[in-house]
Amino acid sequence: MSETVVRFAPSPTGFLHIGGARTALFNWLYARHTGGKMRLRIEDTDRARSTQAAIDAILDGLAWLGLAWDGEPVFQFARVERHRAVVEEMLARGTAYRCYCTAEELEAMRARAAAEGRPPRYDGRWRDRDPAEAPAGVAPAIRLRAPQEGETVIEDAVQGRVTFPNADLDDLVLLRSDGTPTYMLAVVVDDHDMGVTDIIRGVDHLTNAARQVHIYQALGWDVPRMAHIPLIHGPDGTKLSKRHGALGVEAYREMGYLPAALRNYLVRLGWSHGDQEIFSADEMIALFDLDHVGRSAARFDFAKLENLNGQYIRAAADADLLADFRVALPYLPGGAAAKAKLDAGLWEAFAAALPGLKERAKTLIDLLDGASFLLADRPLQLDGRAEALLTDEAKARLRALAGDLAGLSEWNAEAAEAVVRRFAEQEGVKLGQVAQPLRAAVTGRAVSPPIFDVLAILGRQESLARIADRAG
RNA sequence: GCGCCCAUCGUCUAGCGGUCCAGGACGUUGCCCUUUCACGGCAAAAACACGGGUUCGAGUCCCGUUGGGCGCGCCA
Repeated sequence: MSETVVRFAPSPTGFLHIGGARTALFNWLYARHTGGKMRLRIEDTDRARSTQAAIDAILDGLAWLGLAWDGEPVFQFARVERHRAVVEEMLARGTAYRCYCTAEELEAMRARAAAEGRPPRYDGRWRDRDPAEAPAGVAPAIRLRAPQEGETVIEDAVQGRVTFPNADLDDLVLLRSDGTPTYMLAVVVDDHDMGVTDIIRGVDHLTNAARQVHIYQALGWDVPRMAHIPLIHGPDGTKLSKRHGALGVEAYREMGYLPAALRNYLVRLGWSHGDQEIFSADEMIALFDLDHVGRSAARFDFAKLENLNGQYIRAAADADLLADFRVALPYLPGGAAAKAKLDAGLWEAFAAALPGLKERAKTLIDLLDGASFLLADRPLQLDGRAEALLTDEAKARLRALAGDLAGLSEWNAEAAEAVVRRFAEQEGVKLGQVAQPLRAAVTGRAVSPPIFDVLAILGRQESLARIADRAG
């Protein structure tokens, strides 16, 4: 038994979307589980739509998710000569033929089929026609001489045995009239040349799989094992679109999700291991198998992702979480500004506050928000509503409190709390409303956010309003 | 239209003929904890799409219906 080789083969026409990320994850898990390799192939044969930016986004997305591939990425376009050579061979052996149909002709063919209620398929008009009849000035496309009768069977690792009537699969184009290879041809040749043993991809490729089998057969090559995994749909069950979660993985990074949490969420979309919900990377690798991949499409659910992310944040060791946060910070909204402001002292303060902060954070953005009292400009300003609500006397009382806090010779949670407790009693507000932010901030370290700051920055307008009421 | 696939709580799913008056998780609701929020604890509501078979017995097997998805390019 030779080593397993899988591949992830995105086309660089956009970012790495969530479905692609899961396909990559499944491939990666399968490779790691079997001790094999995952290769990366960039399917850039569509020159017009392929961009370097998309290639970068895909590579970056995979790296962020921690899905490392083996060896150098293969760029499909660089292999055109090989693809052409294979087609030449097929031509010579009669498993492919030249088709002189024009685009208009094909268009008419499809239109007629639609009008007559027939499936839109190439009718094979050049299949057995004498090349001598070729019209002058028309560059031919090369088509596969596909079997017209019988059926093609795919033994799929997740879909089971799937049978296609060959009558429904027409003679696909292998080489375009401009001499460039099509996706169908390139995939087969590249998978073969790269030694791919297992193809794991979305079910949207299932029909393609049958046609590709025809190419393998025409070439006399072994067909790799295949596993077509179900697609991910939007929350409403329809195809994932922009307004759902069809964002690039970098968008999830910007929303403050941890790659480990996203991975965990993704692996449970379609795959399960009994009732287990949380999997470390090592566990996933050890337990992942194609047998337990379901066949029905899953809907993307942000609420569950968020919950999972919160669990990961809470469970993370402080040092690890701090490291993750530092790495992610530049990508978070307002993160760049925060990063610029965080000097060594503030980082220390942040690290001190982290144990308290992470208990109530579901995303890294929540963590950043929670630390806003550390980052706000001094002296602090009350927000407009509070400014309007508070009487001068109330403001003075708040400032006095701030003074009391700032004046504490030894700053710690108990001392601060004592001051705050007195204030709370005076003002008739609940201690928890002011003490909790303090506790989160202080946690015994030399951080001193005066309560004035805390109230103003956290924008607790309802508290301020209540204080204002009491004050006059 | 034709082909292929899918169908268990709102969502992700467990279930591979009896141990399922269907289990877990998210979400929702209630209670507890908490002098805010969150976390945590407890509890509740919530599903085998429908109809036929097969079988002593079906969520589990077969067929059909309905609903949904994917594919049908000289795109990938």
